[in-house]
Amino acid sequence: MKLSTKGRYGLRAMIDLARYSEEEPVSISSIAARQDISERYLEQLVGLLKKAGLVRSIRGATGGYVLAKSTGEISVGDVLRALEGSLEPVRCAAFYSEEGCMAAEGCVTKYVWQKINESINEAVDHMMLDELVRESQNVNPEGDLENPQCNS
Amino acid sequence: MKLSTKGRYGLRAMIDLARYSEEEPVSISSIAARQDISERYLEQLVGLLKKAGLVRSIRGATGGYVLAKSTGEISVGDVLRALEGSLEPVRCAAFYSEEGCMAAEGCVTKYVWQKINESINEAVDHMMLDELVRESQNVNPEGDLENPQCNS
DNA sequence: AAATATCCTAGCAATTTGCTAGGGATTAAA
DNA sequence: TTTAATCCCTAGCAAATTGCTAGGATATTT
Repeated sequence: MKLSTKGRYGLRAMIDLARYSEEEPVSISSIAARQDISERYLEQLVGLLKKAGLVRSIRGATGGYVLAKSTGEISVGDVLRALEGSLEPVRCAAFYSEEGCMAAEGCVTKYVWQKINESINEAVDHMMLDELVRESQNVNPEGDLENPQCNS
Repeated sequence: MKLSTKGRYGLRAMIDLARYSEEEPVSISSIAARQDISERYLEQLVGLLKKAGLVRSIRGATGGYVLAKSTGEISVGDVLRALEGSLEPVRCAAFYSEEGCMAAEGCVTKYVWQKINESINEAVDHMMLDELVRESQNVNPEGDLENPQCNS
């Protein structure tokens, strides 16, 4: 039961992107520098975010990425799911997928897994990116590179 | 973000144990047969449950395992944590551990991880074993081996 | 043409998972 | 007292996953 660096780095990248991409596209390298994440690795993560339709890319020099929707329309759940796949710890009881379990009218633990799945989905689907961006601006108004976040 | 077979099998084993250990200790082999889990593997899982103080063992022939507390006093969280370690997907914001993050007054995502951690803990800590045992008796009154659960 | 970007793919060491296996220690029953 | 059933402890191992690094192609601005 762990959230991998994909989800953790990726959410930080999205918050960073939201803060800095209002005027011009933001390059992978600048996000990587601010967030202290490997450029090449971050490239792959942002690729997933793009595939999920959360960011748009502009190629070529002075290119980069911008959000594909407003910060109020992107939930933490959207971001994490784009990077981690399903967030539901047990798939047979999954809501966000079709891998339902066949054997299981008589499955008792299914009830448990459903509750856990629901509680996670509820939590992440109700946190939107705009709140986090506001919070981020309070905590570190200048985008100060000397005050790095922890690597989680 | 997955719950491993440890937690999934282990919870089923605990429900089984709760159902069948009221009169006499239940052997690993009988649980394994009813639940269709490898004996040797289940042995290791039950070892963890014992270490966590959730079951007691009786050695020797006609020995086996019994619950160490009443079913009303054992939560799903107790069981899963005994088997999986912390259930919190991000440790730096952990409640059930001391691995707090040092760098992190200025950490924005921490807020997110805390919410997720809380929602999972809340869910699992409020489900007690007695409910699941009752449910299990409804669904499969005879403990029918021909009607196996799915392997989750 | 050169510089700066995004893209696409492959590879790889370290860790975790999901077991199997061997053999010991303890106890009840034959 | 032997035997069989049980718990107990440890090691090993193949397959999958994680967290990257790396090479190079493609697009766009300067």
